[in-house]
Amino acid sequence: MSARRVTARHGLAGMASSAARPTTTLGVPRSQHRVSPVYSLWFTQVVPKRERLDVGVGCLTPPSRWLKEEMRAAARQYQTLPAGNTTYSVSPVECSVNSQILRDRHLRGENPVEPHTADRSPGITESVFFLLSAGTGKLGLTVLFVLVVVNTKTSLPTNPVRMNQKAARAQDICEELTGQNEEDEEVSENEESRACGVCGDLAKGYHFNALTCEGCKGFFRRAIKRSTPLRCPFLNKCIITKNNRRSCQACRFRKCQAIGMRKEMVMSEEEVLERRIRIKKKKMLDASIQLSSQQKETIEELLCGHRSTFDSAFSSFSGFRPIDRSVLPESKCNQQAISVVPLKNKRTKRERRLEKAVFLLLFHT
Amino acid sequence: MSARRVTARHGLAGMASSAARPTTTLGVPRSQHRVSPVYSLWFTQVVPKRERLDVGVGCLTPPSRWLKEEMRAAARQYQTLPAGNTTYSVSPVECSVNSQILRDRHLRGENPVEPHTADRSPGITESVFFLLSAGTGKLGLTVLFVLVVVNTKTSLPTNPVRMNQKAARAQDICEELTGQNEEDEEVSENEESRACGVCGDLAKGYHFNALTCEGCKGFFRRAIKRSTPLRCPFLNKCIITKNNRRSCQACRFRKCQAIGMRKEMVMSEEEVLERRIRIKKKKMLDASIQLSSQQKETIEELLCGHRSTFDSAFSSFSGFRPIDRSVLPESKCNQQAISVVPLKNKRTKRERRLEKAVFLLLFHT
DNA sequence: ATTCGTTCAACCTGTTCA
DNA sequence: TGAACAGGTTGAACGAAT
Ligand SMILES: [Zn+2]
Ligand SMILES: [Zn+2]
Ligand SMILES: [Zn+2]
Ligand SMILES: [Zn+2]
Repeated sequence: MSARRVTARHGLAGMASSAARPTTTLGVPRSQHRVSPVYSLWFTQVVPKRERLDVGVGCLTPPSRWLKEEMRAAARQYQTLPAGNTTYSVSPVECSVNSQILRDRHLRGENPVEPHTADRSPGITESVFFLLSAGTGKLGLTVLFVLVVVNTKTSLPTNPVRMNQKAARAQDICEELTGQNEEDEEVSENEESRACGVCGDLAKGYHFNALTCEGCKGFFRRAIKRSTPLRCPFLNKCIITKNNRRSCQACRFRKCQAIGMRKEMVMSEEEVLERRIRIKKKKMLDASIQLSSQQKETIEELLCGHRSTFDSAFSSFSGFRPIDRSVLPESKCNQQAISVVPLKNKRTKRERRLEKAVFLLLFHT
Repeated sequence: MSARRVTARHGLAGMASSAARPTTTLGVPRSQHRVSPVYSLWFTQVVPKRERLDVGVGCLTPPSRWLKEEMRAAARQYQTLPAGNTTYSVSPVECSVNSQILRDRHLRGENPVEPHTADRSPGITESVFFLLSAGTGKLGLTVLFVLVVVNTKTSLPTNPVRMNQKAARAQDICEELTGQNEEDEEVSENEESRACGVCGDLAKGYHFNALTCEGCKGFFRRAIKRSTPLRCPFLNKCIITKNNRRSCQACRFRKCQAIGMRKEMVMSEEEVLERRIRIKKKKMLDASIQLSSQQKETIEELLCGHRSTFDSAFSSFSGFRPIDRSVLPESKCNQQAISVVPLKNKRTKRERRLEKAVFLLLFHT
């Protein structure tokens, strides 16, 4: 389903007719179009007493060079239209463009933004405003338009697409624009719960109260610790993705806060210091315990060795592990068997715990 | 996606008649819709002579789990309606909400964060966007929707519903949307007596003198054992819920004490040690009983082996046990056989426990 | 049936270092 | 900067005692 068909469905015949500009400002306050550019938006508006309709495209964000050219070209087209033709201004930018042009460009993969730079540079993200249709009636005009975020090809898979899914009508257009929607849908549905809220990368869990990847976790902590104010080198509107997240600390940090990461949950300097000390102490204690238990073991081994000198079959002990003593009679051979436990360089947690328990029982009672 | 499954509803008589309202009250919040606890907002945009009516549910931000469920439930209501109608998308925040109030909130930084993390943090809000109706006709299109900002999980049972009910025009729809509410209330009344006094989670019984969940039980014990003083990283006013209880130990512990959990009922270190020893001894006893039965087996084996020495068909003995005892001198038979038991890399729980018991038996008696 | 303590995999801190 | 690591915390499931 294309924009054109949407238009047709409403019985709108392109730029054919033109009449007085609607008295209301399309009922849409300008500031309303200050959109978080990740999303797509459906909007409808009614204007009284109109008989004509126009289709156009506007730009919600300060346009880049290519977009400016695009729009200029479209504006030229409009100038050739019959007098009285209305151009709708839909954003801070006062010009309009035939949506078909841009859409076809998209379909042909001729989006002017060079992907390899766009991918890493969040600043060149653009949002395009498609005025899809406008209808007239006895009492007024209906305008129907959709906002689509034109990020780069590579960054489209993540956020914009997912949001576009929510716009059923806009979805048709977005699918055409991106061509990747269906795959993305599946992927995103599968990994939706594991996507970093900041950059969309794989999230392993919650960090500082938000579902984020390892990178954003570390970034947030460092950002909190160094209190240096951050500054966006672009337009302060960067869309953070996995690939460009390193390009703008300011917007990344802003996004971190926006999704709920909390500075309070980063341990303060004192807390960290306390923690470090505690861990060090613990380590020392463990070491001493291990030491004594090792000493104990050594002693046991020596004892065992002593005892085993009386054993002709002594060789059979080496290389063996403690055995299932439950089958043993309660004889003295127990201690021997225990002493044979080989020393490992690394103990498992469990082993250490066991050791500790034994230690406590041995010396603490 | 539930948000997409929004379909038209022809049978909403109430809504249909509501169409004959003055035009374009778009974005005007009405004070009577501003309901506790946080914020709710009505948008109405009505055009006379509608022919169609759509009802839907949307979300302003990536929905959290509970919000998803909420929306799914709402969407289910409409899936049975005639298909082929328009779905309206409702995002993003700054666009769909053109009210001064919300914009001001934005400027003050009080805008709701994205909810998928919100419900884990105390004091963070979520926003729900209910698109209640939208219709098109010869003359235009009607959009009717409501934004509700709710406060974290704790307020979930009540807020969205109550708020919607106050929206006079959408009341019937909202009741449909929240049809589960009555059950919920009943359920909650039924289970109120089993709610954890600290966090509201399901309580299985009394722990340390208070009705708490398993989590708070464990938390309290550990907090008592830990001598580390706790500090609230927020404002020392945290409202503990099931979802955010991990976020602030200090306030959780304070709440624990407030509802009457008593530290005296946590066993002291000595008591615990005593208990452990008591249990171990008991276990030892059991083990020794088992031991003797195994001893009997061993004896049986030995006897059997002995008897089998008279057996010309000696082969019946081999394979009975890992090693051939017949080559060993009888005096050392036991030790050898035992020490030859192969090492297992992984012990079973029972084995480990037994081992420990033996350790204790060896060293403690 | 309760309610103590115990266990341990899953989590979520900070730390390290290429 | 972030993957890999180390160590503490959590809570569902369980064992034991009463
Ligand atoms: Zn991330
Ligand atoms: Zn930026
Ligand atoms: Zn609780
Ligand atoms: Zn607190």
